[in-house]
Amino acid sequence: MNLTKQLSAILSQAFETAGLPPELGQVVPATKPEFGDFQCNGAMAGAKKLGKNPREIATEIAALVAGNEIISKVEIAGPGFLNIFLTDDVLCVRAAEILADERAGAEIVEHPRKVIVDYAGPNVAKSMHVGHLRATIIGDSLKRLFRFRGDDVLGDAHFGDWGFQMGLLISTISEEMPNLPYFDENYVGEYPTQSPVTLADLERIYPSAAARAKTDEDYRNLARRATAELQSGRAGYRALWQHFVNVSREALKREFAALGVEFDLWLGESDADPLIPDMIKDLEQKGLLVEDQGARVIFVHDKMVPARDGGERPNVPPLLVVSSEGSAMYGTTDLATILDRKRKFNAELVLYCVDQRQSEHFESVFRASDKAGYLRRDQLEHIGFGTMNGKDGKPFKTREGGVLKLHDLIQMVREKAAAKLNEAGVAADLPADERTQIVDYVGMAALKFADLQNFRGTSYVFDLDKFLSFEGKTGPYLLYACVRIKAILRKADEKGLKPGKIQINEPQERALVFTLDGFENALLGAYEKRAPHILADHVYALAGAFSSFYANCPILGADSAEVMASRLALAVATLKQLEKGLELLGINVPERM
RNA sequence: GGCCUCAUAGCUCAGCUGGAUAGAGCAUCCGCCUUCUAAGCGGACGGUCACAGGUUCGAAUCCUGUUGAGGUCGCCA
Repeated sequence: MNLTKQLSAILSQAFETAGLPPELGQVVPATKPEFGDFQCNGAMAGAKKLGKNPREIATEIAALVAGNEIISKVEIAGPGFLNIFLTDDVLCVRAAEILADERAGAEIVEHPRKVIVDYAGPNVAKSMHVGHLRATIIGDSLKRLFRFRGDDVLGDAHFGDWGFQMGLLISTISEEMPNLPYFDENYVGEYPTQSPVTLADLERIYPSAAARAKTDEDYRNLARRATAELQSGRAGYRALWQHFVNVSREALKREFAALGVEFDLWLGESDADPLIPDMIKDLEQKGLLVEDQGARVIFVHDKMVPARDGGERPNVPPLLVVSSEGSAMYGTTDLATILDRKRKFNAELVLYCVDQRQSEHFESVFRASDKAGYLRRDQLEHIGFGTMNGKDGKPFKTREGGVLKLHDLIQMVREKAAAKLNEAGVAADLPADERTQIVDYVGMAALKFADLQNFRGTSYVFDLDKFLSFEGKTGPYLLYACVRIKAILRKADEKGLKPGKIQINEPQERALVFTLDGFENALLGAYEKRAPHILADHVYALAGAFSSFYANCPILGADSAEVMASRLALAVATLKQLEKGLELLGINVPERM
């Protein structure tokens, strides 16, 4: 058990003995070294509630815990802070525990839940761009984190393969290539297995069609009709659509592979489509569907608020279930997907890792789901995040003002990482394939860590030079720390040296153990807040604590065999936790660099 | 106009279920490589936590207001 929990249990017991609420015994790592290892502020909180003198309470608690074997000293400071100092012995015991633990000191949830992480959100006909990067990196990290904590997790790409965009593609292709069999309603044979369009074609067609639909009403109606016909099962449209899906999915899988991301499920919006007719009947029966402005909607607001035009509008927009054209909207598929996830996977919690700007939409969907009795509002969470901005503070664009493709971004990162390696003359004598892998790992570490060290809710500035500066709080720094440990372990192995009993002699050793113990707290925070940056911060702190230890405490050159064995053990425990933490951030570590 | 988010060091950001002298990284400056990878370590400099009130023994954190920035407001997703 980590030290925070051990100590909190001891303090809680003391508060209870003193006739106070046990939860006041919660301790937190001390803010400063002179305040001890942990501090407990419960005496002041208790004093407030009970109208007693906080210092008196603190004195009583201090007396109750003073004899405990893991506590070396308790001090009362200021208005009633309890500053607690631990014995070196308990730190050594805890370090040995972490060393022996496959989970590097992390605990597991008591009640595992079935969790679905919906992330990345790639679309048909669109290669991924920088906007997908955060959704992918953050979602992937959360998936790993939840799974590591013990939940039963499925990651779903939630492929954008349905809706109006498909109608746009179909109608444009029907104009460009009207003679294809897909458009002949009387066609009865097999449709060609070869796609009539490439991904490049789709990528060209989609943006221009979308732009045209905004201004050209006739065209817009054409595309809407095509959407409705596709959804109602017109065979030729379905066959053509299948080509769009196949062509797009293959390309996307390659891109995800470059990011080291894999999905357990590759379900799309189309997979929820078969559920829609029955769902609509169900919603009708429940009296939730309301005719409004030619469409059918579910109202989910709880009050009316003033509108821009001087009138009134709902504080939360209604969910549009059936458009005036009779088509399913994205909210319709989102709702049906919830139903699908409940029925097929018994989902208890669904995390939607999607851009913050869609928060209002999700609020509508979640409320509708709750009203319909599908999944409760508290089982659905929108994990929103900010945008990746350029140095001008606006969403990242290329010099030409276009959107940077993810593929190009990764290419840029790799080139720059390779250049850095060359510059530093690092890994020059390693085999070419290992070098390539190091470049890849370093680049990905730089990119992912730069993203994950920021709280997901805020936007951040994309600055590749900074990410790859290889100095300070960066991915490469973390890899470097790991690789230095690996080099030592290799040497120790060659010499037949083995890790031994952990002892604490130097302050850096103590600090390192203390940091190792913080892993569980960091994981818990990251898990509960769905915030990988808390874990990223811990990993960085650990690498820092190790670097400090490394600089001050020779391992293989230690003064005695016992100290050497102890330090070797600390190095092994550190590496294990570093690699585990990085793995949860989706970052791979090379053997050397 | 409504709703949501945000405002912390020169820059990029943590900290926000109230706790002690507000932390990192970068940048600037000063030390440290005949010793396990110096992509490192140690130190210095740097803040009216946007502003004004309020609650409290105690506020960057909670409440109200003001200013400023961004997002969003049904038939695209």
